[in-house]
Amino acid sequence: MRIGEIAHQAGVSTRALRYYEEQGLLTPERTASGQRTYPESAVERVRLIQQFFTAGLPSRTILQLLPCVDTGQASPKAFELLASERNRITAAMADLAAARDALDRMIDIANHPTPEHCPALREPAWAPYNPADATRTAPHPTAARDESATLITM
Amino acid sequence: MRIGEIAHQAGVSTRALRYYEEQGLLTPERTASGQRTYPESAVERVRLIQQFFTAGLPSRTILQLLPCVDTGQASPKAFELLASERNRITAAMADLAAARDALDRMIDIANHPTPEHCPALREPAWAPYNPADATRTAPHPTAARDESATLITM
DNA sequence: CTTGCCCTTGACGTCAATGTGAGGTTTTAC
DNA sequence: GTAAAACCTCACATTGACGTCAAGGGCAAG
Repeated sequence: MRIGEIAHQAGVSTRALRYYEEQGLLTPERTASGQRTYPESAVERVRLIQQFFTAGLPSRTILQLLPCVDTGQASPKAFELLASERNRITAAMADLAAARDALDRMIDIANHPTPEHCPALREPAWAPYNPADATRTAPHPTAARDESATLITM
Repeated sequence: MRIGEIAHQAGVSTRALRYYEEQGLLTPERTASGQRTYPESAVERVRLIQQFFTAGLPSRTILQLLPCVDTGQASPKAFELLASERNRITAAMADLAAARDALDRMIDIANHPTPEHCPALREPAWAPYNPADATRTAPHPTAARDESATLITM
């Protein structure tokens, strides 16, 4: 299959496929005239690559992980990478959940014309922003993200 | 409080705070000499803004949402925005979960020396990538993302 | 042979949230 | 008073996964 067909079936642009090749993620054959030829299995591979990109993995990391997909083997280094990326994703999901909760509170508030009946207003999440003060605040410990490669099961 | 103090307490750079102001997200007072002065409540506001940024909301969208945070009111348009962003986040969480599952399968496989005992190998998720074929594939319907503003409860 | 579509490489553009440095002013500490 | 630290504006640099245009070659149909 040529590049256009793969692009269509996998739902990506031909530009993206050439980019993947440039990054070493995909290595199509070439015809005598230089045109790329992909095996049927490339469609699934492209979908997997896209899934990783969507999850925020950089191409360099995906490049390190793809051999494990093929061989089913993971060197200690690759294993550490797998674990740390898994943790990154879990943390990102928690961040998303927190933001979604914030949106939910806003939706809740906006849905209730009378604040008395609004559950979200019983625990005031945000102080009103009034740029007309000049007092001080006690320092609040900003939560640091765990960057180690220990596997967090969740 | 001046910009450095806010930056420290909120855990962001002063550059970021100036950027937020440029985007209209934060409007500090100014001293006679031109230095920015923030109210105590700005720390919380910056944390909220950061939360939204982390969730992938662009500054333009945050700018539209912040008034709702302050007033507790949401115009129909703002409401639609709230709903669609909520859905975006939910979809992103699903994408992350899918990628995490893929990593989990890889971890599973790498953990089991004998494929017979590996649960992840019983449903072959990926075809082996072999760039040495030239066959055809039946088209596979790529799932389209729901872009409407209907509220998906999850 | 030519029309038309798909392919090639190359290189510059995009977008968004910052980083970074220059060059100058204000505040703070001694 | 003076020096260090923090602040100001302006403006260019970065990063990553592509988009987009340019200039040309390959290939089936009529």
